This record gives sequence, structure tokens and C-alpha cells, in this order.
Amino acid sequence: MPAPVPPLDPAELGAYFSLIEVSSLLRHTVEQQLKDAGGLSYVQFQLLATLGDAPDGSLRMTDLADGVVYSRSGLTYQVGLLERDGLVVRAPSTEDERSTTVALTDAGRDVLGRVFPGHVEVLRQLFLEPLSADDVHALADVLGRVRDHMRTVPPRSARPRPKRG
Amino acid sequence: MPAPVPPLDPAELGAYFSLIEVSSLLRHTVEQQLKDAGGLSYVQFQLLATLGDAPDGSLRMTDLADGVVYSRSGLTYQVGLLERDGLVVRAPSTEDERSTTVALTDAGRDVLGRVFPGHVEVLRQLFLEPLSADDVHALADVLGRVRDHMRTVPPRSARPRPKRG
DNA sequence: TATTGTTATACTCTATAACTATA
DNA sequence: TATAGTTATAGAGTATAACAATA
Repeated sequence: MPAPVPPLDPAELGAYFSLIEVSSLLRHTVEQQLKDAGGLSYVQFQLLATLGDAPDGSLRMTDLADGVVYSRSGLTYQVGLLERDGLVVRAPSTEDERSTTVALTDAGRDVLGRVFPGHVEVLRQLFLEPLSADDVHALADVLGRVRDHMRTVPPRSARPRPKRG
Repeated sequence: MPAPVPPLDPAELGAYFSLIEVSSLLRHTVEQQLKDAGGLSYVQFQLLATLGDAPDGSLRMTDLADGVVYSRSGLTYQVGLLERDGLVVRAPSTEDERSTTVALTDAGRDVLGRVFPGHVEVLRQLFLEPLSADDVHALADVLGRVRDHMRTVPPRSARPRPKRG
């Protein structure tokens, strides 16, 4: 007999299902807008936006990956696309010659600026519209705590054995 | 100067960024668990779970798509994989011969049961752990309202198909 | 004509492992 | 030895459009 797992209560299920459906549809819609407005995937937008928030518009590859991408090769791939399109440039780091520094170009900032109004528009219409200021604060507070918790939990050391018989 | 878009306030940004990061990491972790435990992708799990919740364990393709998949061909692909593995069966609908009915098999229920405890475990450890009962209720309430709002905005499964030209 | 589902195809994205180079 | 990043490659997933069949 498998050990019985206490079931989730209705509120827990509701929170989970709503989270998944909301984030999935929001991401899908935003992805369309970003592609239409600037030819960006969502990951590419996240990378550009992360660089845009950095003090000097540049970051090391590893720091850029944070929370956006789950493998180094995936990051290399996405940054490669951005560089191909002239939105970022890569250069060896002067401090640690193993590192690569990624910097936003003017063209990258332009694309970010061109894409941003529509992005905010989608967020307002689809996500924020039915929420009061209190709702938004509650969401930011609760989800912020979950995010902080997730960041402290060490990633599952999953040794993939994917084949099933 | 073009009329600027009023920026999002810090709470709005915080709610949005936390939502994206939390849902992304949660989904990624759950995806690994589902793959390890039952060889399922997240979409496949959602489809099986949706069928499992249906009164007789079967649904029409179109009804199955709701909230899970964004194109008809994507649904056909995923259901094809599930059928190949014996987890569902497809049969022509008796009421409307254009329709296909998808039914969960015993093997499909088994996989669902085998995968579920670990799924709940991940949700508890990664998502629910730092939250009080009040937090969970607040999340379910607020995100539930957003989900309801999103459902009213675009009619997803009835999305118009491109015209033939 | 509109709807339901499938197929063909092309494309995007991701992940593992092997590799180079530096610390 | 450990870390930073790249590359090769393979596979999973997705979307568009054309298609057939039924309403």
C-alpha cells in the first residue's frame, strides 16, 4: 500500500489551479503581443528587461540567467539570438576572464521601449483590471513570500531516467 | 512627445514579477516530478486530470482543450501521445459524428494515481509551505477573480480559425 | 457555410554531454 | 578541481495551413 497523502483542501486547490491558469493565459497573451510588437519571445523580453534594470545595462551571463532560464545552454542560445539581432553585445569580462559580459545596445533599448507600452496594456486589461489596490498588494505580498521561499529551496537534484516501459 | 503610458506602480510590478517567477519555477519543478514519476508532460497530466474530473471520464476533444492547449493541432498531438501509451482511447462521438470522444483508460487512471502523491508533495513543499490559511484563501480569491475575468475576455475554445483564401 | 478534428510541415525551444578556458 | 560559457545534437512541443467529413 502506498502511504496515504492528505489531500489538498479546496482553497489550496483553488489557489493552485487559478495560479496555473492565470499565469499560463497571461504568458500566452503577452507572448503574442511581444512577438507582434517587437519580434521578441517572452524569454528574450525578460533578458532584455533584466539588462535594462541593471545599473549599467550589462550583466554576466550567470547573473542574467536568474529566474529566467534553467540551463546554461538555453541561455547561450537565447543571448545568441539577441546578439544576432543586434540587441545585445557580448564581451569577455575584464575581472574574471572566464566570464562573459552581456550589454544592452541602443537598438536593444529601442526595442524594449517599443514593446513596453503594449506589454503594460496587456497586463492592465487582462490581469490587473479586476483587482483593487488592496488585492494587488495582497498578491504582491503573498506571491513575493512564495518566491522568496522558492529561491531558498535547493533545486531538486534530479538524475533523469526518463524512459518508461 | 508621444503620450507616455502611465507606469505600473511598485505593487503592480511586484505582483506581476512574482506571479511569473513563482508559476514558472513551480511548473518547471512539477514537470520534472511528473516526468520522473509517470513519464508525463505537464500538459498530458492536465489532460488526464481533466478527464479524471469529468463525470464519466470522457470528454469531447474541444471541451478537453479548454484552458490547457491553445491550438487544435496541439491537442491532437498530445492526445495522440496519450493514446499511443494506452492512457486514453478515442472514439467517434455518437451524438455528433464530427466529434471525437476521449476516454480515460484504467491504465490512465493508474498513472494518474501513481503520479498524484508526488505532485501534491511538490506543491506543499515549494508553493504552500510559507503560506498561512489566510494567505491561501486570499490567493484563491484574488487569482480566482482574475481567472474569471480572463475567461470573459477572449473566448478561447471558440477562437475563430483563419479563413480559407 | 461553419464546425470538428487530423495531418504535413516548419519552426522554436530546451536539455544533456562533451568541450575549452580560466580560477 | 571547480566554475563560466559554448557547441553539438537530439527530442519535445507548437502553430499555421491545408485537408476531409459532418452539421
